[in-house]
Amino acid sequence: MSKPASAGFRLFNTLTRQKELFNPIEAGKVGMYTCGPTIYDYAHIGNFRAFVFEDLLKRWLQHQGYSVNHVMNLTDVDDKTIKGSQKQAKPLREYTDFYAKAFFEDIKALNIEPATVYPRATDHIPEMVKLIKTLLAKGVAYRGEDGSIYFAISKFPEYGKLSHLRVGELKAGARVSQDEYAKEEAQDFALWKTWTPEDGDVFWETELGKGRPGWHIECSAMSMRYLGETFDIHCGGVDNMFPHHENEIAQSQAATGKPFVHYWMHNEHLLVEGKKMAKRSGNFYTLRDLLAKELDPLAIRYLLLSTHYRQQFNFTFEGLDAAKGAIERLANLQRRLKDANGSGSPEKLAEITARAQTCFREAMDDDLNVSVALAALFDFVREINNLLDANALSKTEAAQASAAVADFDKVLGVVPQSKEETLPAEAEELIQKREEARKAKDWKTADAIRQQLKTMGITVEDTAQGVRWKREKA
RNA sequence: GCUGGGGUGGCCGAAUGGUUCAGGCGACAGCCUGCAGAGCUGUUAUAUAUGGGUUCAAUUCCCAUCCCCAGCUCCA
Repeated sequence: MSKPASAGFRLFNTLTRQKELFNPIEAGKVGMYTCGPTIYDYAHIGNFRAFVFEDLLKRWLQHQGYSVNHVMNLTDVDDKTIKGSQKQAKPLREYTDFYAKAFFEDIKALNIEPATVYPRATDHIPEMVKLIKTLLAKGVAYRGEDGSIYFAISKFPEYGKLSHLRVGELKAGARVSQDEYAKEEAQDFALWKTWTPEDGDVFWETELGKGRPGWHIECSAMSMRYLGETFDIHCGGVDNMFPHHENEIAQSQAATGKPFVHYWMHNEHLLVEGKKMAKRSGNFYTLRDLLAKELDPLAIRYLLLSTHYRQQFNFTFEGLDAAKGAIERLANLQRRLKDANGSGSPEKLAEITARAQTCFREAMDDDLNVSVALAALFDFVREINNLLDANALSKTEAAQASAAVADFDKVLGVVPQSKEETLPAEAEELIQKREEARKAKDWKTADAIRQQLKTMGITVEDTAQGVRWKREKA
């Protein structure tokens, strides 16, 4: 294992509210847990902002040589999944499988690299039961009057440390009241929910009784199972900070007596056309909604990526257009580089490449400052285009420049890949015919053929190196 | 109510106590091209919510005001 060049990676740790130098527990390796989707519906673009941010983080770590063990849970049992499955009269598993599959299709479209493992809550009931038993044995959990098991936050003095909320100052919410009678303290949260008729056939017979796990316990149980009792990074949306992550810390540390997570990272929400995005308020878009509008998934990725993750940002269709233009600029450069065959300027190329790489790395090392990293990339693009205009890149150098762009894109994942696709024979023929017409300076015929190709979804461009074509997205 | 984030050019979005405040998108013009496309150059751009204060110097620090957004029990 080569020494990761991560000596400078600093990330903002919610726990300390400061940028800190990242130091892994084990050299060269990172254990990372990210709160995944609740698979009761299609995920929306707000969900994907979190997943794209986490993907960027992981790619950056990997780019520095780390081997990343990435765990993303799938929540497949809670009130909403139970209700949803009952509504469709399907077994819980069949119901959640459907949305799990959709989720995997979505992240693939967004060029999100798969996690190492996607544990599902319902596959880890024994781990949760074991953890709850430990908490009961330690006296930090208790059985309420309704038979459910609760965590006693009064037994965990550090409660509130992550979110900086003081328990006594929480807003008196109406939602607390309904099962308040069963708990000793209003803020105690359920570890194990005893079965009620509304749960139908969703229950597990365990040593804790007939019931199902609470939401928070799954993340503690599964992260410990796959990453150990203490691991490096835990990510999630800001909304999860309290109470979910706070509860995870309480459960985990109360059980093990060890620190749970070294670095907590939270991404801000996005707004859609200036308004908060939420599943219930109906102003949300799933990825599928956007793809149905023929929008480019990589442009969506670019847009979600291009604003710093701790910054709230406004998702607009105008922004999507801009993103589309930006990634096309990158793709165009890559296509141009393929045809280059100029005189060569090795020193110049080495200089601008090194500068771009340094700027890019320093920006990303600074808590993933992707805006500055992108600026470095686009400066590079302009300089390479300048060299191409001067016909000053040899074939080899063009390949090097192209490899440099590809290397940046290993982190960003936004450059459309020019597929080595072939044209139908019919189109090849037309292009040939047009070339003949152009040679004969028969512009009328040439333009007519170009128009004809366009209706076939093929755009031709005449360059100094000959004719070039690209497929337009239908 | 309590806590926190933010208001930068037509739009999106960086950065900074001090040479002209990144980058992308858009629009317009020029170059190139048979035309177009791509690309380059220039313009739009003497843009930092408002009013005070500190300072030799503030967009950056402080105070006040206005506006936007979020969290406060299961929503990324």
